[in-house]
Amino acid sequence: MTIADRKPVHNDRAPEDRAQIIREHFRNAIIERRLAPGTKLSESEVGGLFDVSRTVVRSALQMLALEGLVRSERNRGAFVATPSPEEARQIFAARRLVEPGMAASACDRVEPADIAALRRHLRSEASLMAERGPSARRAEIRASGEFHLLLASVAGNDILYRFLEELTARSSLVIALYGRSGASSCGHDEHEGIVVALEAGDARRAAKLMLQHIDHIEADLDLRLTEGLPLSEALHLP
Amino acid sequence: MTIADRKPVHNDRAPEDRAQIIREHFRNAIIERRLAPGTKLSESEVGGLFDVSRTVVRSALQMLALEGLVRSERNRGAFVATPSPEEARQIFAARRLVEPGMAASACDRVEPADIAALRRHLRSEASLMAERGPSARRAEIRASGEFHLLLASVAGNDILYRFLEELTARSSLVIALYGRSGASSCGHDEHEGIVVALEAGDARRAAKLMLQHIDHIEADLDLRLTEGLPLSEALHLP
DNA sequence: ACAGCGAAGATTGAATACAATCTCTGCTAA
DNA sequence: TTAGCAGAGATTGTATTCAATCTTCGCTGT
Repeated sequence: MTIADRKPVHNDRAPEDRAQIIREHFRNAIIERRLAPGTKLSESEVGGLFDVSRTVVRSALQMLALEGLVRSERNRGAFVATPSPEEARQIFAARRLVEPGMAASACDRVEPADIAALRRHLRSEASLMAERGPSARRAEIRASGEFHLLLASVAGNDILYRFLEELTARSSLVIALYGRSGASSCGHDEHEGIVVALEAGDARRAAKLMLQHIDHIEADLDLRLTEGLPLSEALHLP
Repeated sequence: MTIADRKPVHNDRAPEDRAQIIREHFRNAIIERRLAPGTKLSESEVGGLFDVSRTVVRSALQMLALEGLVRSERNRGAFVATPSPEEARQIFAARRLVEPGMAASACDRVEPADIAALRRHLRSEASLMAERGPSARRAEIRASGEFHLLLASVAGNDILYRFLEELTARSSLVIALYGRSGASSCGHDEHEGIVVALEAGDARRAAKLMLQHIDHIEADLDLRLTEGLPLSEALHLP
């Protein structure tokens, strides 16, 4: 695809931080839905896969658990998280609270180079949408989330960036579980609208569009499922 | 003090989670400023103190590092974080973005029992302010942050609650480093105003008061210091 | 046939052992 | 005197070992 995609999993960081590297591998796998919610992550197995001891794996899994991508149960192991509908609602409520303001803040600080980067990203998203095949779909899902992170980096607040990293990753899980449509095509046009507002320096409009965008993503979910039904109803028994 | 303070460090949780317990001890120590920014946290020493192996300590320190309360440098150890002025600005920018909306959200969901709990907390803050001595000061600092967490719990969003836990704790560090005044007396009246707005169901006003409150806290900081001065200027050499 | 129990195997939790890196002290030499 | 270096000690990073818990499978008895 475009030049912007030349990004090896870990690039500029020292070859140390092995736990961090494992963490990012899992992050990516979860975001791109190569790992289904609920998948068991055995310490020995992961350790064998990356050729490290369980010590390092545990460290990575703990980080993932703290960002909500992994649920770890004592003496039972770690699993890819399966957010409940309530959790899903909270994730999007948090995004509604944070992202519009962040978009507005980005609007105040945006520079031509940022606009260029954002447009590059939009083109990358568009070309992925045109492609066929599951690999392109995965890349598209990921790119869609990365747009929001790109915006966060324009806003220039590392703390919010980290928080949004967590929220977008967890959103991926939520969409995998409760998404209704193709779940990916939904956002691209709206992303473009936001960039336009940014370029025009219209913070108010950028915030409004971002809010709508998040609403649209959430509207595509079906959060009624598995709401803790009384089981009799869940099974459609007469 | 009041009844609301009967809260042993770890209460209802199972006696397991020893790393978690250590983490909370440190959280509290840092929030109450019994541990100064920059303090070295040696794994062996902490392990000896809590009578656990370094394995458990490392786990606790990793959690603290992820929430930004501890900075850990490879092969050098872990230290109580010393937020830079820039980091401080970002922390408060994040709070300005999140807390007003959260206060409004709390306004929509607040129930009489919540108001009662909030008022109980206000009384507790007031009585701490009346007391003398460093121990009361520490408790006051902590209570001041807990007000914001109480509000977050009324809003009913666990994810935001966690985020705010991190932000208030890091704010404590920032105030310890850059606080100008007594740093504690500042907030109480404003807390009360927010509760009044909540009780009146005036979300708009609650949000506005919260924003002002955060501005006031930040205004009490002196973030000009140690901005990476050229050292010659920092030392006042002629 | 099936519920209940128990031991074997597997998996995680924690402590210890070993390796790698850093820090600090004291020496040497310019 | 001081810069530079070498080595001992201390500290962290990782692997390995041991203990605790859970899961599974098969057995027994009703």
